[in-house]
Amino acid sequence: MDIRENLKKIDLFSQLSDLEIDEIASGGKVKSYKKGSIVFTQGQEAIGAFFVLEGRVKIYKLGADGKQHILHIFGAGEIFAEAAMFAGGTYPAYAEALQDSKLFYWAKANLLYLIEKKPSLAIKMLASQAMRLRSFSAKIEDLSLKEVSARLAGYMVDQAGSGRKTDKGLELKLPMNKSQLASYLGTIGETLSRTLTSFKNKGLIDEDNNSIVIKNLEKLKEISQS
Amino acid sequence: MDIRENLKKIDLFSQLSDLEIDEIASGGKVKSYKKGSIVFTQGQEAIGAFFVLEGRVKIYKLGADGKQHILHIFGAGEIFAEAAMFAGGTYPAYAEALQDSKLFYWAKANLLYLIEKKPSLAIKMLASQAMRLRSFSAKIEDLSLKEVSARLAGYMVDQAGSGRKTDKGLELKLPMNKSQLASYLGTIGETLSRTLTSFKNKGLIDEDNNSIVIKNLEKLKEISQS
DNA sequence: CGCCACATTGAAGGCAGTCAAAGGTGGTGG
DNA sequence: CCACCACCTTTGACTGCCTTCAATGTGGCG
Repeated sequence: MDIRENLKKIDLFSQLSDLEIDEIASGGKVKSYKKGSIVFTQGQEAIGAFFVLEGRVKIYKLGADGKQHILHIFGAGEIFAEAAMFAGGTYPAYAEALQDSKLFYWAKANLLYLIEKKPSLAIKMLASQAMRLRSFSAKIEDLSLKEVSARLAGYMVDQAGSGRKTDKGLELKLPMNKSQLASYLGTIGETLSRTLTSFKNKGLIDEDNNSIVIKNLEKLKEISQS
Repeated sequence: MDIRENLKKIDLFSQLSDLEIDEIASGGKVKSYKKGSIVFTQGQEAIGAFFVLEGRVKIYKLGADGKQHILHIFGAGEIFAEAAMFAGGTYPAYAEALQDSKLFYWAKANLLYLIEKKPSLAIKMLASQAMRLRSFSAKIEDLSLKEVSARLAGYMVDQAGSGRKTDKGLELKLPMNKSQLASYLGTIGETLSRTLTSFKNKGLIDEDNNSIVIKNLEKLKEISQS
C-alpha cells in the first residue's frame, strides 16, 4: 500500500502538496498490531500520534474495578492520540487494536515542525479537535441526563446515516460486539440486551445475524430525545 | 482596566509582543453582562470567542426536561467558546454570567488571522484544547464508572490544591452554590446534600458557613477511586 | 465433541432521582 | 429592627432504573 495515497485521503492533509506529503510520510513509520494487542497504555509518555491505515483501534479507560469504558473507536483514515501529544505528559487512556491493524506513527517533533510551516494545517487541526470536544460534551450530556434507552436510540439514529437500505429497513452493521457497544454507551451487556429486546418488542428494530435493522427511525428519534 | 495587561496574563498570549497584543485588543471589544444574563444560547451561530476579564461564566446544556448540566465554569483569565468557533456551525451549549461580568469578544476572522501569522500560538491553542479534551474524557469516565460519592470526593481532591490551610484542615470555598455543584457533578441538589452529610458523619469533612473543611484528604482520595 | 466467548433471561437489591415539606438564610421594604 | 418573601438547602418516603449475580443458550473453533 502506498502511504502517501492514504495520507492524502485524510481531511487534515488533503490540501498539502505532494512534496509536503512526502515530508510527513518520511517523518513517521508504519507499525503493525495484531488483534487484541495494546498500542499504548494509560500513563505511558505521550510522544507521538497515530494514523489508522487499516483496521480499528479502541480507546478506553479502566475503572478501579477493572471495568472499562470505551471512549472512541477509530477506523481507517482517522488520526488519534494527537491531543495527548499536544497536552504533553502521558496518554490518558488505553489503545488496543480491535482487529489486525496497520498504523502510521509520528514522533511529536515532526508534527510540530509541520504546523510551524503550515498554519492552515493548525487551523484544520483546531477544528478537528473542536469537533471532538463537541462530541465529548454531547456524550457528557447523554450520560448525565438520559437513560440507557435514549442513549441507545441516539446511537442508532447517529449511525443511521452510514446504514444500508434494504427492503426491511435501514440495516446497521455494528462495528464492535455488544458488550463493547454497551461500554461505549456507558452501560453493561445485560442492560443493553434487555433494551434491544424491548425495542424489538415494540417493533422499532429487528436483529439479523450481527446487524440491526431499523424499522421505525422516527420513533427512535423521539426516544433519543426523551 | 487596561485590556492589554489582561490579555498578556493569559497563557495563550503571554509570548506575544506588545504590538501583537495591540492587534488582538483592537480586533475585539469589551462587553458587560449582568448576573444571570445570557452570553449565548445553544444553537446560536458561533461567530466568535470570549475572554473573561472579570466575573464568572457558566457553560451548560439543557436536557429535554429542562434539567441543566454544567459543563464548565470559566473565571477571569480564561478563554471560552473558541472551540465552537473553530468547529463552525452553532454553539453547542448555553453560556450565562454567574456574576456581573466583563468579557472580551473576538470575531472569528481576527483570531484566524492571528493564528496564520503566529503558528506558535496555534500550537498553544492546540495544547489548551487537548487539555480540555482530557478533562472531558475524565468526566465521561467519572459519570459512567463512578457513583456520586466518588465524584464528589474526586472534586474535593481536585480542588484541594487551591484550598486554604487552617488549624481545622484544608478549607475549600465553593465557586458556586450547591445546586450548581450538583449539576456539575452530574447529580441533583438533594443527592449532593445527602452525600455531604454522610461525609460529615464519617468525619471526613466539616462545613463552615459556605466553605468545606477537609479533615481527611487521604480517605477522600480512596473514595474518589472506588 | 467440548471448550470458550458472547448473548440472553431471570431474580434480587441498591443507588439515586422524584415528590413533598420543613428549615435556614439573605435581602427588601415598611 | 422586624416582618415578609424568595431562594437555597436539608430531610424523609417512595419509586424505578440499572447493576449484580447466576443460570442457560448459542455459535465458532480446535
